[in-house]
Amino acid sequence: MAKTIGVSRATVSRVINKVPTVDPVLRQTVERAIEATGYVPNQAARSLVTRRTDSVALVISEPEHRHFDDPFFGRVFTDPFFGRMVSGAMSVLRPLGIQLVLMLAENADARAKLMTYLRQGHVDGVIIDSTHLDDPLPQQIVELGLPIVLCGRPAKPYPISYVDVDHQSGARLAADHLVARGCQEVGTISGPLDMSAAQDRLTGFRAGMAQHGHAYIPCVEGNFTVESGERAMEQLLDEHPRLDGVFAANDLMAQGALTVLAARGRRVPQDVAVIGFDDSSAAVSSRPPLTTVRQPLEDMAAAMARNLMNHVEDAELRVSSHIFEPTLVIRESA
Amino acid sequence: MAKTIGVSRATVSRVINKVPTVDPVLRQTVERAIEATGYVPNQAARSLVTRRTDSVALVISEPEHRHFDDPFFGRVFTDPFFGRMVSGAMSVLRPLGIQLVLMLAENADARAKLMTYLRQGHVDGVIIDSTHLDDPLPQQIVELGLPIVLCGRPAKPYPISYVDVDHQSGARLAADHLVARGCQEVGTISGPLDMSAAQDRLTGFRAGMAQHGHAYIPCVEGNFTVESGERAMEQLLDEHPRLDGVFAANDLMAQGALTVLAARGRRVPQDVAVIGFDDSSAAVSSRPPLTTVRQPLEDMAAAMARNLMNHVEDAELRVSSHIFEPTLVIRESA
DNA sequence: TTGTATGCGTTATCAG
DNA sequence: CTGATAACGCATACAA
Repeated sequence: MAKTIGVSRATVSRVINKVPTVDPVLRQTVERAIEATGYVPNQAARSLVTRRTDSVALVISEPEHRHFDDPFFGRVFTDPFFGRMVSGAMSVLRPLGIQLVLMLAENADARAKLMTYLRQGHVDGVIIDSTHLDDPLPQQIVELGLPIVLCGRPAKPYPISYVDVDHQSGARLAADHLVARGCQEVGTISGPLDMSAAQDRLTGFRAGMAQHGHAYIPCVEGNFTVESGERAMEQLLDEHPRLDGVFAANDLMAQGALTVLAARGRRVPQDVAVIGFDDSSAAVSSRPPLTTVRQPLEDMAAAMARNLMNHVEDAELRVSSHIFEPTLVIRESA
Repeated sequence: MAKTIGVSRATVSRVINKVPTVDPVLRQTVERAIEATGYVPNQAARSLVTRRTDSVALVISEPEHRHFDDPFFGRVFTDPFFGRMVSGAMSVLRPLGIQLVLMLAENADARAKLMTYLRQGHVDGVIIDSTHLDDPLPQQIVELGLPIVLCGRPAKPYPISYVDVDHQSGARLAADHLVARGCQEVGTISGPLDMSAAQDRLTGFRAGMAQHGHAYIPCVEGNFTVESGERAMEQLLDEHPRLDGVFAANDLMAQGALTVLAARGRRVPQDVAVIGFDDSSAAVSSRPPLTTVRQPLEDMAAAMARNLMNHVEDAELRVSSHIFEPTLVIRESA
C-alpha cells in the first residue's frame, strides 16, 4: 500500500476508482506514487467487496454426439464459427477491460463443473452458445441469478435475452437466388433437426421454393460437418440424378457437397448450383468459392456482449433480444 | 455459511479442501449440509488468502502489421492454429479444474493492459504464443514473477520454459519427399522472416535440398496468409516457369499456391507438387488435399499446460523445454 | 475533502 | 480432531 506518502489507503482507493471528490493536488501526488511504485490493486480483494470480477464467460454448450472421429475439442475450436464469436465479443469487451473466459460444456459432467464454477462467482455474466433444443444449462444459469445472453432463439420461449439471425429469411434468399438462376430440380442438406436454427433454415427454404411453385424439396439431414455434407450430397445425387441446385444449411456441409460433385464430374455452378450458409472462411477457401448466406456473427456476438454488460450494470433490466438480417454473398458456386 | 448445523466454518473449510484430519462422522454431516444448501465457497475470498486463482491465461501476442484487410481479431481466432492450441491446453487444464482466460496483445496498448491484468493477480500463470522476434512481453512476464511457458523457441536464448517443434527437421522431411518424387526444380514460400519458425523452416528446407544436390532454391517471402501464398506462387511461377515442386511454410499459403496453380492450368501434383506445413484443417479441405508436415500442436499445447502447472505448483522449478518431432502426412498434393 | 473503522468469505495458525 | 481468531487487500459508510 502506497502509504509511504502521508495519505490513507482510502484516498488511494478513491484515486484509483476515479471518485470525483478528491483534491486535485492530492490526486496528483497519489497518481505519481502509484506510477512510481507500480502499484496495482489486488483483484481478489477488490472483487471480494465489489462483487464484480470484470470477466465474463463464453460458454459453448454442445452435445458430443454430433461428432464422431476425433475428440470434441478440436472440432469446436477449429470451427470458424467459434472464432468469429470470440472476435465479436472481444471487440466490445476489451475496451471495457472485461476479460473473456472460455468454457465448454459437452456433457453432463462438464455441465456440473461449469455450474459450480459459475456459482463460485468467478464471472459477472455469461454469453452462451447452446446448440441443442433441450439444453438445461441456460435455464439453470438464469435461476442462478447470473446475467446471461443466449446465442440463438431458445427452443421453448422463456424470459431470456438472446440475439439471433433470421434463419428463415436467409434461407429464402438462397431459394430466390436458385430460382433466379433457373434451377429446376433442387434439394437441400439440412443441419441436425434437433436444432432450431436447422429447422428454421429448412422451413424457410421450403417456403421460399414453394412461393416459386416448387412444392416438393428433397432434404437429407446432415450434422454441420464436412463429412456429413459429403454423405448427404451422395445420397441426394443417388436419389435425384437430375438435381441442378443445392442449398446446404452451412458452409462446411456445402464444402463437402462440392467435393462429391467434383468427384462425380458435375460442374459447379454450370451443372449444379450450390449455396451455403454462414459465410465462414470455408466459403472463400472452397473451390469454387461459395455463394452463401452471410450471418453477421461478429456483429451478433458484439451485440450479445453489449446486452450482457447492460444486464451486469443493471440487474433489474428487462430481457431483450436482437434479430439480425442475413444477406446473400454471391461468389462462384451459384 | 452452513453453520446451521453446529460446526465451525473452519471445519467446513477442512471438509471442502479434503483435509484428512476430520472425523468421518462429522465430515458426513457437513457434506450432507453442503449438498442440501448448495453451498459453494466464494472464489474471490478464497484466492485472497490462497493466492491462487485456478485459472491461467492463454495469450496470443502478434504484431498487427501481419494483417491487412480485416480486423486483427477475426484472423487469429479463425486460424486453425489457434483452435488446436486451445484444444490441447484445455485437455489437461480442465481435469484439473483450471480455467483458461483468452488474451490478445497485438499492439503496445493491448500489451500494457495485459500486463496490468496480470499484475492484478488474475491468473496463476500464462501460456504465450509470441510470434515475433523482439516481443518484450515474455521477458516482462518472467520479471513479474509469474510462471510462463512459451510456444516456440525464444528469439534470443534466455531462461524461459518453452515447447517447440523441430522446424528444420520438418522442412527436411518435405525436401526429401519432393526429391523422392523426382522434382527437378523446386521453390519455396517462406513465412515472415522475422519469425524464428519461418527462418528455421527455410534453413531446414534448403539444407535438405542441398543434401540432394540442389544448391539453389528460390524463395519468396509470404506472411502465412492465403493471399500471400497466392502472390508468392505467382511470383515464383513468373520467375521460374519450369517449377515442378513447392514447399510452403504453412498450409494456408500452400492453399493459396494451389489456387494459383489451378488458375494457371498446372495440375497438382502431376505438374507441380505442393507441400504445406502444420496439418491444419486447411490441409484436408484443400483440393487436392495437402501433403504436409504435421506439427503436433495439440500435444504441444498440452505439454505447455502441464509444464506451466508444474511451475505454478513449485515456483522453484527450473525452466525446461520440450521439442516435438514433426511427421510428414502424405495426401494428394505431393 | 479526507481519514478511521468495518466487513467481504475464506484459509491458516494456534490453542484446546 | 476441532473451534476461535487473525490475516488476506480492498471499498465504503461514517465521522471529522
